[in-house]
Amino acid sequence: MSETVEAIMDSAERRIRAGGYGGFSFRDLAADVGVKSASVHYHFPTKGELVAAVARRYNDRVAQAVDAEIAAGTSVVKAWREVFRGALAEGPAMCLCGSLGAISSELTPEVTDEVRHFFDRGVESLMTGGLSREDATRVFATLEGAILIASARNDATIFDAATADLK
Amino acid sequence: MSETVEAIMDSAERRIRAGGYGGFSFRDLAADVGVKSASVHYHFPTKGELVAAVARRYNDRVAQAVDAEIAAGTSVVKAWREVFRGALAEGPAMCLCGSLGAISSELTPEVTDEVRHFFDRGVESLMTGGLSREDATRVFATLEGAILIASARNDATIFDAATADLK
DNA sequence: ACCTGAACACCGTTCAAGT
DNA sequence: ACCTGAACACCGTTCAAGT
Repeated sequence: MSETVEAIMDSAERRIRAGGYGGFSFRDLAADVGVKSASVHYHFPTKGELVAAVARRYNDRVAQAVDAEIAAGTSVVKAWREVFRGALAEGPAMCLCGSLGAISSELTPEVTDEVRHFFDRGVESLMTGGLSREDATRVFATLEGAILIASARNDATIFDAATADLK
Repeated sequence: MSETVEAIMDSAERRIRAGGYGGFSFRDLAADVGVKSASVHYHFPTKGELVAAVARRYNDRVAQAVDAEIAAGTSVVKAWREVFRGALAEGPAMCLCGSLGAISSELTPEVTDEVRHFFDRGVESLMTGGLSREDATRVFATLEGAILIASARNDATIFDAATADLK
């Protein structure tokens, strides 16, 4: 992956997590990277393809971070909690797939597929920790809602309170 | 409130809950209502003022629906769960303040204030049911996350599973 | 009091043209 | 292979002009 492509995706990810799908333009990214907006379209023909690529990379990074916590001996629930908590601390910013999922019906299938995979993988991962599907769904929903409210209220302690005795 | 203003707000609310803040235009609303987009600006000078007004009306309606359930003998937690479940069934659509809260840093203060009030009032309401602030925050986060994931996955049973034994 | 057409700078997208 | 300027229809917003 070229440096330009990587810089475009970095800029897009930062802007999506702060302002959502509609919170940035191709001209914004071009200015960040130092090219013209038509050049961004050369690498990512449509906004949907760009956002889908960013979401895929985000999903993989989150999964790796969770696996690393688990490998270090952290319980699965605590591992997910820590990774969400770390994401909130950067900004404060929303979960990328949470901000996209909130406007799911406005997005193209290539984007919603990535959002679905993020949610599905999260629940599956929590189930490997011994949780029932119902409990895993509840825990993941709580994490997603907690980061949403905490980022909207700009108060990370809300996340801490909402997830304190999550199990 | 005039019929035109009401029709504009109805159209905006439906469109926001499906596609978020960026999911509709003044020209969309004008076409829905049967006027020109400049007329929508006559009633709501900016998009922020329009969305803030829609959010305020939504918040009041939700609070009334919850109070009605409680007056009918439902527990506070169950009342909130039922109201969120009913909102999900219309569409399926997101919680209006949830879809706005997800892009909070991109919105004007007049809008984020309404979103904050929605979250704050929800937690306060749950506390009247005997929950600690921590528990009330967790319950509200779970409801918000559950409607987000269920609407993104277009599967209301996800909401039911995530909130089945909420307490 | 309410509505409108026309204009402004912006947006995603396309494309022919450059290196 | 990568970048660009110019064009298109769209967007929020403004405003002078209508009834």
